[in-house]
This record gives sequence, C-alpha cells and structure tokens, in this order.
Amino acid sequence: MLDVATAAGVSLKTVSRVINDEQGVTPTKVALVKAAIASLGYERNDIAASLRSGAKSRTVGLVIEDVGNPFYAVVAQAVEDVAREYSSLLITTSAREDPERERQLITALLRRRVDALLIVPAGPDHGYIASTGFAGNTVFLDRPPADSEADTVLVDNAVGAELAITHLIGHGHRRIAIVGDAISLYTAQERLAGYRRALAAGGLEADDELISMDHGTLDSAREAVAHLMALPSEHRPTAVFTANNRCTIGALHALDSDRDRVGLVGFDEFELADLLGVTVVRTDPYRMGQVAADLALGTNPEGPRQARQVVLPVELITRGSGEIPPR
Amino acid sequence: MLDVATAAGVSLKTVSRVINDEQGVTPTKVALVKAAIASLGYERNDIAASLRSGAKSRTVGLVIEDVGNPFYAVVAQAVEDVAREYSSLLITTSAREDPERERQLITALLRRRVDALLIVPAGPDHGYIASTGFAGNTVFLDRPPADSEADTVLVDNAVGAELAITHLIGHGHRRIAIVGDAISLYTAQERLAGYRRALAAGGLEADDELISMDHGTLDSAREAVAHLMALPSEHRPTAVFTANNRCTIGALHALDSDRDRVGLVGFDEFELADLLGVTVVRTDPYRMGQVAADLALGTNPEGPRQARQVVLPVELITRGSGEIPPR
DNA sequence: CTGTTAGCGCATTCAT
DNA sequence: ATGAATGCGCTAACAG
Repeated sequence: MLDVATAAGVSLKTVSRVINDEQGVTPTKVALVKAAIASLGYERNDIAASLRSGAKSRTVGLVIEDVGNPFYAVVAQAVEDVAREYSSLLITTSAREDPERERQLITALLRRRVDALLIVPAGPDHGYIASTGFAGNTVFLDRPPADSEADTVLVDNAVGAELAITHLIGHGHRRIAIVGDAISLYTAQERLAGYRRALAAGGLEADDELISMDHGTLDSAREAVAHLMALPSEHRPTAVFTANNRCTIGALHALDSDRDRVGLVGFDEFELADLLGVTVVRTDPYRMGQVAADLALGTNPEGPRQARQVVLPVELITRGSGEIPPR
Repeated sequence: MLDVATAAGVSLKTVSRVINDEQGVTPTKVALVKAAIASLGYERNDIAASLRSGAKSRTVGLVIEDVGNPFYAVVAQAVEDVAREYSSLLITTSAREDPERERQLITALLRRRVDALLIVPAGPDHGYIASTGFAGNTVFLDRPPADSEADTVLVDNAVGAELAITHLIGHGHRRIAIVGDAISLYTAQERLAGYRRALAAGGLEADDELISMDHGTLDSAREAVAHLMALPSEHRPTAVFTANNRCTIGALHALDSDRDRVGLVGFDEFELADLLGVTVVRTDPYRMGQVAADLALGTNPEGPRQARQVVLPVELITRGSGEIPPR
C-alpha cells in the first residue's frame, strides 16, 4: 500500500480511503490512486485490515465428518452459499469422526479467528470453545453436543425411523432388521429408538439378532446385510431399515438380485434412489446447512443469550422397495 | 497475550517464547505462563502472528464449480487431505461456472493471502493473478487455463472418449450419440475430439444429429437423451456416450426401462455404477486433487520457474451397459 | 479534503 | 535467560 501511495504521490491514508470507498477524496486523486493500484496490481491485505479495524474476519469454519460423503458435501455447499451472502469465505475441515482430530481442527479455526463455527460434533466435549472466549457463534449440526449449550440444528431422527418401520409393518413385515451406525452416535441412538418405538406400537418384539448397529459404513453394512440374508429362513428378516445413506448403498450391494424380494427403506435420500426404486426417509441436508449458517451468521436476538434448537422435519418417499410384501 | 503476560507476571516476549516452544525459558516461568494460558483460555492469534513474521498463512484456496457435485467433492477432500499434511487449512469456494464470480472469489482469496491457489478455471483469463504479484503457487485442475502459464493437472479426456467410442464400435454400434457439456468447455472439446477421432478410426461418419453438447447438467442430458430416443428408428442412435457423470445420471433417467436395449458408456465413475452395470471411463478425481495440491504446496524445483503439466490416465471399466449389441 | 500519529496482536532484533 | 523497542499492513482518531 505504501508503494501505491508513493506511486500516486499521496499519503497512505488517502489510498486507504480510495480502497474502502470512503468519501471525501478529490476525483483527481481517486483516479491517480486507482491508476497506481492497477499498474502495481495491488490487492489489499484483508488480514491486516481486519486485525487493525477489529472487524470480523469474514471467515466461517465448518467441521464435518468428510466432504467426500455426499450428505456432508451438500451441507458444505449450503453453508458456503449462506456465507457468500454474508461476504464470508468458508474453511471446511474433515474430522473423520476422530475427537482428537476434531479438537485440533477447531483450535486451528479458533486461532485463525473465524467469525463463526459450524460443527458436526464427533467429540464428547466442546466446553473448551467457550472457555477460549470465542466471540462468534457456535452452531452444532446433525447431532447435539454432549455438553455445551449452543445452537443446534437436527433432523427428526426418531420420527423418521418410526415412519420407516411403521410403513414396513403396514406392508405386512414382522421381522425387520436395522443396520446403522455405532450406538455411540446420537443419530444412531435416535433412529434405533424410533425403530423400537414403532415395533412396540405395532405389537412386535425387537429381536437383537436383527439389530446391527456397527460402523455405519458402506462395507460394514454390506456385510451385515449379507449376514442377515444368510440366516435360516425363520430367523431371516423380510425387510431392512438402513439408518444412513452409506448403509443403504451397502445394503443394495448385498441384496443385489434379491432386491425385489426384500423390503428396504433407507434413511436419507441418495442419488439414483428414484431410478432404483428405493423408498427412503428424506431429510434435507441443504436446509440443515442453510439454517445452521443463518443461525451462525445472522444477527442474534436481543436479550440474554439462549440456545436455539431447530429440528427439521422428515418425509417418507415411497418408491417401491418399501412396499414389497414379506415372503 | 498481554493478559497472559500480566497474569503470569512476565513479559510479552516470554509468553511468546512459551507459545512457540522456543528454548531459553526457565521451567518455572514456563509453568507459570502455561497456567495463565490455561486459566485464561488463551489461543494465539495465528493471523497476527503470520502478519508480523511474514511466514506463510497456512491457508490454501480452492475454486471449483460446486462442492455439491460428487466429482468436485472428492477433489476437495483430496486437497484438504494434502493441505493437512502441510498443516494448512482449506478455503473452498464454488464459482458455478461463472467467470465473474470466479474472479471475485479468487480476488477474495488473494486478499486473504492464501499460500496457494487451486483452480478449476471457469473464466478465460487468469493473467490478473500473476499481475498481483501473488507469491504462492497457482495450479489449475481439470482444465488448462486459456492464457496463463501455470501448473496444470488434467485427465486424458480425448483418450478416454476414444476408449469409450472404440469399445462401442467394437460391439457393433454404428450410430453412437454423444451427450455432454457446452463446447466452450475444454473437457467437452477434448472428449468430443476423441469421439470424432474414434469414429473416424472406425470408418464411421459423425452425424451432427447425434451430437448434443449442451449444458451438461442432469436435466439437459435427460432431455437430450429422451429426444434422441424419440427419433425415427433409422436416425436413432443404438448407443450413447455421456461425457460427464451428471449426463450419465440424466441418461439413465431418460432411458429407464430401455436401459437394456441401448448401449451406454459414461465418462467418470459414479456411485452405484457397479450395481447398475454401467460401463464407464474411470478417472481418478481424488488423485487429481492430490497431485494438484502436492504441486501447489510442495517445494518447488530449483532453477527457472517452468510450468508443469500432469495428465492422469483413464481406464475403461466394463459392466454391461457398454456391451449391449445394437438393436 | 488530506495527512499524521498511534496501535491491532504478535515476532524480530538487539539489548540487558 | 529475559525484556524493551520496533514494525508487519493496515485503519481509527485525530489533526490540519
């Protein structure tokens, strides 16, 4: 900036004024400065500017499991879109379900003075965020934090699972398996709770043999479903509820040609579900990211700071696989 | 930091030393400072630190089309993984194929003093990046920049298309359509060139009626394929080559129940392609992001700066849809 | 309308 | 082994 000032023959402050579109500069000098900027290819150092002005850094931090997962990719897209409305850039980080790594990433974001933090919590403890005196908003997505009191955006996991199971029961199924994430995950707990509740409401007993809450990955689900299908016929489930999109894909692989003989309802939409005729509980990951980002970046309500919790609705989309009768 | 120094009863510099693990501080004082840091919840301001030290910002900027697209999501994941090895964070931005928006985003990243810039170019001109005196590396992904001389990582588009078309010709097809992106896109040009070359090599003439280079979206491809299938039988193609993953999905929707009667080869892998039995030209987007990030963040070779270009190989994966005979 | 001075939070340089 | 002064690039608060 000093170079620009020298080249234009004005003071530093005048250059600063031109750059920030402040008024009170002679058009002549404005032109002079602009010419100097263009010829020198000068770009203002936003970092130095925000350091001095104390203004926001216009940067948002997002901590998810993995951008490679389409579900989180959509969340990231939504957050980026909202951030853009606030002239902010988005730093996306993947914690890979590792609490230690999550903490490192959050610390790195805090050190970089992000304005807001959006977190899909992997770790059990997030009190340290508040204890750093972090001035911005922290919003949790998809899962509530175990400890801290902060804004949270969830989907209606239990109700979604209930919808799925009730639907299968309505189509005559009595032995319905659930394949999902490890029970340590909040979403897994909720979805399993919905599963149990729906079974109970249908007068059915839950059979532990049909409950496979494991790693929740594509491969683990494939194996789990293959195992279920290999059970003797009186033990074998006539329908499967897959508790996340990875599991649904895994189940499809395991079922393969048996697809039209086993009931299947998946939690979360996925690409080509329509073509494959897979009945799903649709959630709206884009909306989740959007709502969370709005909570984080929007103006906060007056009065005492109170944690806001949003639970987004879910919807059953019937496409055939959930309407297969038991056999 | 001043607060910490006061609380610990030492000078600013001593705190700085403890934070940066510099030697030459009495264990007593180290403990004192660490206690103060813990009790105050202090986190160093990395931004201020890098401003003063002139060190790298440990931030990388990525400009892609859209994180929502699984192809780019994987690229982003790869870049983030490599960035992590360099202790850097990743700012991901979506330009949505809009040159103006691309320019805004790049400028914003430059102003934030990213260490490196990874760009899937949408705009035609990137000379302005160099003219800002940007000190870091710029690497282009997926498409070469129209003007500037910079490192570039591509996949072998033309060869991939040739593989696909030659394969279809080998299975007896004579009327093969291509459905892809607008011809203004580099990848579209290359893939179309490969298409033409393979047809010529097979002694076939290209028929403009079978060439649909449009928006390259799921919907545009669905419509294009539907249109092709509605042609009178002597004009109708017996096989379709879809030039990107969006188009392949769109084609699958359009074909639907005709899937086993029309040859189909898609460019780029996609989830469930195996289950659907879709033959594809496989590229490796993760590798692309990885190589690009390594070029950007790795140590530069000595001597005069010379643009490096990497072309990643492609591979035909046969799964059935490309082996359907013409009918 | 314009320029000067001071200082954001930190690290470098050089004292002590 | 520690600390004081200086300045990174920029803007706020004043002067002129």
